[in-house]
Amino acid sequence: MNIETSLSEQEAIRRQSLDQIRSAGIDPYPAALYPVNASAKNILSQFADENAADWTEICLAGRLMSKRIQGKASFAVLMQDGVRIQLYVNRDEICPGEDKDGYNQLFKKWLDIGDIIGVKGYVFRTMVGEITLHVQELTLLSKCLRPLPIVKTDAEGNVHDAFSDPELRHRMRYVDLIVNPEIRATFIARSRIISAMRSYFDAKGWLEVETPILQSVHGGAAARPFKTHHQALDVPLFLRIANELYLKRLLVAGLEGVYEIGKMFRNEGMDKTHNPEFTSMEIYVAYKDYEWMMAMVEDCLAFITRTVFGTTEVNYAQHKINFEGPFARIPLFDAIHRQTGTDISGMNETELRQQCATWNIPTSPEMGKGKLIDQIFGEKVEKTLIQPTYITDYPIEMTPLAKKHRNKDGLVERFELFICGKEVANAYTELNDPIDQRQRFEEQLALANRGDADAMALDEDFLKSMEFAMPPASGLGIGIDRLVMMMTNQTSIQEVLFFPQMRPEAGK
RNA sequence: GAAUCCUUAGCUCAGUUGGCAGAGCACAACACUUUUAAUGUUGGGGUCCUGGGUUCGAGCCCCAGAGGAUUCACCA
Repeated sequence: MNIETSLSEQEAIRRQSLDQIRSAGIDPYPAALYPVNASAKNILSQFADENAADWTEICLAGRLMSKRIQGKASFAVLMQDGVRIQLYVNRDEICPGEDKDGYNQLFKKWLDIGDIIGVKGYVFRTMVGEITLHVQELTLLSKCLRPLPIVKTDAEGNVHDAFSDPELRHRMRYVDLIVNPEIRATFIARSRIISAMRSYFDAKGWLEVETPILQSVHGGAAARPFKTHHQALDVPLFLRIANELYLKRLLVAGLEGVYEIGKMFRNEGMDKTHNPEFTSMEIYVAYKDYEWMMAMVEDCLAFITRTVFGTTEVNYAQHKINFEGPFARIPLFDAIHRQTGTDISGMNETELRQQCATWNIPTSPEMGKGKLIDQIFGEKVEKTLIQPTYITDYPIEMTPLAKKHRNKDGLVERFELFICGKEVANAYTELNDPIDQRQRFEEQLALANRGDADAMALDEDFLKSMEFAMPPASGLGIGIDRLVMMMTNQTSIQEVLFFPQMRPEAGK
């Protein structure tokens, strides 16, 4: 299709303006550095009538968000780094000579909402009291060829014509961030949460590492992987579902504290708490156990919230969540007992299946004891855990990489952290007995043969590494996206990802 | 993967019983030198998600498909 015929009227008009700008000898996309020396935020927070003399020769750049032309003078709004500042543009000041085209043509006609411009001038306060940049020189820095949605807020704070369609917002996040600058706060908080976490670990002397994303065995978790192919080697590869087995190899290698913050990929359903690629933080510390890890997580999360928000209390939906430890610690079977009044800890697979039937909990034949217990927990307990809560001591069948409990038979030393009814972290006293580890993998294999597509694959090289002796250690995984959701009061994972996965658009 | 709902101008949305496609903002033209959802007057702008079907006639009814939202299932 000819691009000219496919343009909307408004797009065609903007391209005509572009041509006229060029004809007037103005470069709509200039190469030269623009000498910015101020920010809208600083101007608005620091300008005062007493220090007005200090606010001359100000040079700002940003996006033109509105134009209110009133004849020979105009007001406009510039958005710079997410902050709106008003501009005052006077014809005879930006065009002191005879030639008034800079105002009458360029500013009034050829500049559109969405254009990126540079302005030089001085700051003053208008008659109605608004801090405003009085423009003396105006430069087009980048022409915007598509109409920008215009979101307006009236005097009562009502938003008009909000750019609110979730599909458009997520597909065109760049537009979303321009016209809904308040969403920047969530992404800034995300960045700071990760940064605070990193500085907490670094201060302890633990090493940030990177491990393979392309793996020939997708170990370390129970999930369906994405499959890809390496051409030169002509071998199938998987995008990692976890990095646990590689981080443990580094413990074998003698690194005593290692962590990785990175993407995992799971070929499963998407909803408001699941994106096919998500960010996890996994950390392994030698010579520690899961009790130690619980205390570390409490300390770390309190540090993060204090650093980022200045408080350990955050709002989430209707709840006030407190990240100050210690968090409640409840063994898994106790938690189920407490919620249901039934103690399922002694039940075998058949009895568990019957119990599920009594409670109308769906089961399927390939589910083993571990999955049945997990199912019961998910139905009966998970949603009730609002404040940060550790659920501890899981049945061995669910957890092939954790060490057997030091004094509770049939259980492993594992905890999961739940907040707002969602799992946010998972940690073990890590299994480091290579013979036990091999047996656990073999039990997983048996589950896989029963039809459990998620059962964990056996990683021969990982077992070999463990036979070289892995130090006793505790490991932890945190779902960063979910943690960010909890800390920023977002109920959809799409709101904490710049570019959430979307289906390809039809016909494109 | 299943169910339900949604898709109309750049954006947000109306659209009656099936009878010429609508509004606000945005856009264009004119006026206006301290406005702020600027204002006033005038004007232009549509693949009604796509493809079939019913009908004299479909934005509307029927079938199929695409995308989105919600709930459920699986998972973190």
